[in-house]
Amino acid sequence: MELDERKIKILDTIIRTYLETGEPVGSRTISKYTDLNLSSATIRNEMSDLEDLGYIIQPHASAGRIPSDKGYRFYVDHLMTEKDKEISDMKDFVIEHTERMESVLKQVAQMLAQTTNYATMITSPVKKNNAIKFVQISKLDEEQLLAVVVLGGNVVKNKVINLTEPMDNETLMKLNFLLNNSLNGKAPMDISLGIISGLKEQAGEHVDIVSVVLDAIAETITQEDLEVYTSGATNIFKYPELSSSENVSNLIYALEEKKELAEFVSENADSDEEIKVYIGDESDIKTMKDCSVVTATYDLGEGMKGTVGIIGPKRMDYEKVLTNLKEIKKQMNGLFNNTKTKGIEVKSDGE
Amino acid sequence: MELDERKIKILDTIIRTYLETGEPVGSRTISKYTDLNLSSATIRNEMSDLEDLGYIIQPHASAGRIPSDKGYRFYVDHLMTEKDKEISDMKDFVIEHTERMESVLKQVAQMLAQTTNYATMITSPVKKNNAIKFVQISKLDEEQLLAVVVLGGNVVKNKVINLTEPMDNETLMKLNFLLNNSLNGKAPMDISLGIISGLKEQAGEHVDIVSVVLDAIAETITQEDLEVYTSGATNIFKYPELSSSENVSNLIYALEEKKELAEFVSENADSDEEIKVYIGDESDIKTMKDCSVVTATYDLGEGMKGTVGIIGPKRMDYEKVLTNLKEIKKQMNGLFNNTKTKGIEVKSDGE
DNA sequence: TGTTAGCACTCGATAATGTAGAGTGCTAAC
DNA sequence: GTTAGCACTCTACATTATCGAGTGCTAACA
Repeated sequence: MELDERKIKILDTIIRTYLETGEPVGSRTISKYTDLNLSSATIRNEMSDLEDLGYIIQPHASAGRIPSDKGYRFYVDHLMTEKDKEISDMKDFVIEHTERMESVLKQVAQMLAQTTNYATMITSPVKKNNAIKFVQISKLDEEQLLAVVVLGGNVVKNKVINLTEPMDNETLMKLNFLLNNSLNGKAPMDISLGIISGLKEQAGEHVDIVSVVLDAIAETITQEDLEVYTSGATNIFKYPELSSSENVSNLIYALEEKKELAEFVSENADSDEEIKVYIGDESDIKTMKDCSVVTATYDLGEGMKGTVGIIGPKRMDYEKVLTNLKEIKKQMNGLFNNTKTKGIEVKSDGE
Repeated sequence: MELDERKIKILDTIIRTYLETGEPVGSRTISKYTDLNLSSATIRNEMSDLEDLGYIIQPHASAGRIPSDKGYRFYVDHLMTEKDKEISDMKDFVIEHTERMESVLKQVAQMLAQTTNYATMITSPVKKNNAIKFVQISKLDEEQLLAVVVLGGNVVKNKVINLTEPMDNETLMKLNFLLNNSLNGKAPMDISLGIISGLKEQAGEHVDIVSVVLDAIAETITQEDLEVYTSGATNIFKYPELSSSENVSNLIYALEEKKELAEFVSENADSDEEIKVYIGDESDIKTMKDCSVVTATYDLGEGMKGTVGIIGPKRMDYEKVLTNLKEIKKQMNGLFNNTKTKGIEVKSDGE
């Protein structure tokens, strides 16, 4: 038995109706709301076939049918048409690119959560093997130095170094020259033991300072930089199929904890261009087996890439979600490239 | 009618029992589990009095009694004894003070949420009217400058400035001298229009650069710096009285959104030393009218103060919570003061 | 005057029962 | 191949009954 024209049309109607209403779809509904002019009995036969083929499921004996994961997958791959017209809800939103990156990301997540009514996440942009652009040590006061390291894409790292004894200006300049000379243009991954020991040798009595700077640089390559921002976790409560049982607790925990999300993102960040849809088990996050996850990669330019995603019920409005994510992608891509004239980035650290 | 010895003892027992079980306490229970040797009938009379006095409430006609807000308040103020012995669960936790501040705060919030089983929050340490310690502009490349501003407590801010035309080293030095001269030692609030215009005048053709730096400094005084970290939001699900109805959604939203929390903290940050308990409506957060909020102020030294707090059901284990918060306070206070030898703080920004 | 036993009463929680409606599968007829 | 008709299933919802915990009140007691 194969999927013929008619079966597809019926499947399409079932899914679309279910996406709207969230309730099992019966044969009579289909019979009425399609132009097939078939009686409910005929539809019933077809639906029985569709169930055998695995595209739809009957929650219980006397209920209508709902799409299975396979059904959703078919819908996303073949039936869905993206409604490029209706992006009006997103057009209003223009990213304020004068803001700090962190606040931009939070904004995007919030806005997306608001317009879609799903939970959202967005990761900070990262660049693999980001080269060091600039290293500088300055004297804060007699007891403290400030080390500043700038990587490609203007990722700035600071570290305050406490001195045990004062340092004169000449030494400071020497150290700065030394550090820049050995480290500039190098990616943290490429800093070999050879470079390090050479550097330390030349530093003489100030080895410890060099060590601290190197430590700071080392931290930049640790994955912990993949910050994940989430928003709209409470949207989950809008979907009974997600908010019943202890499902909610686990889901919200995952959104709060973010660790699993970060892992998921880093595992799936390989193929860029595409927007990806994970239905149910397709994402490897156990707590999200009843959800669909849709992710998109954005590219700020200079190799800075991040992921933005939506977490919602399987019966999410895929068309709207894809359209919105595309719009976000576009806006984010433009964000950095077209605004060379503006300074970005201010960030605070308490000690 | 007044609270005599016996009424207090009964009230104490009611509250303690309710804290444990979470269920309305009946007269018979009290009669059995106190050494008063009174029949349930007598207890009933006393409980009726206690209800008239407003210390306990009857959820419905044929149920036992539960403490009212006034009852909890009395308990916290007069009955509770902090169990200083049982801090074993916290003793294990030692803050890793080599970490970045942000991660320390997240750790503390998480740990506290885990040991208490309530939701927790912690704010980044801030210093009122923090004086500028150090200003520096460096050349990243031909097109970009990096502005670094360090405030007291080693709060570091960075801003990348895009140049329209190259800048020679001499001008850079001049600007640096100028900026440090006019701004060093000044709190952002104290930078008068006079200083600004004087600065801009001296800057000559590089007014725009000075403006950017001033903007960066201006941002430091905006309240947005009060970062709030939360953890354990899903602990709410452990308490039926909080997790029923749409209560949960609002509560979790408040914990996710954090804005209300930030406002609450800044409004109540005045009197330091104390640990404060807000029962029900006593905190002005509407969504938390069914919760108790306990906050403590920690002091990292150099005037850097923050707030750590716990949000739980009214029937929270106040004794344990207070003890834990005191321990956190102690550890946080020691964190910065005793570790002058260690450098802290590395922080990244993508542009 | 304070304490107690006894009893009727209230109310929530739970289970049992009944009913209505939606939807199916099957069969026989078109 | 399509359809009408019918018996059947199952959920959702409302109704009712039952149980137990707990109270308030009264009358008796020390």
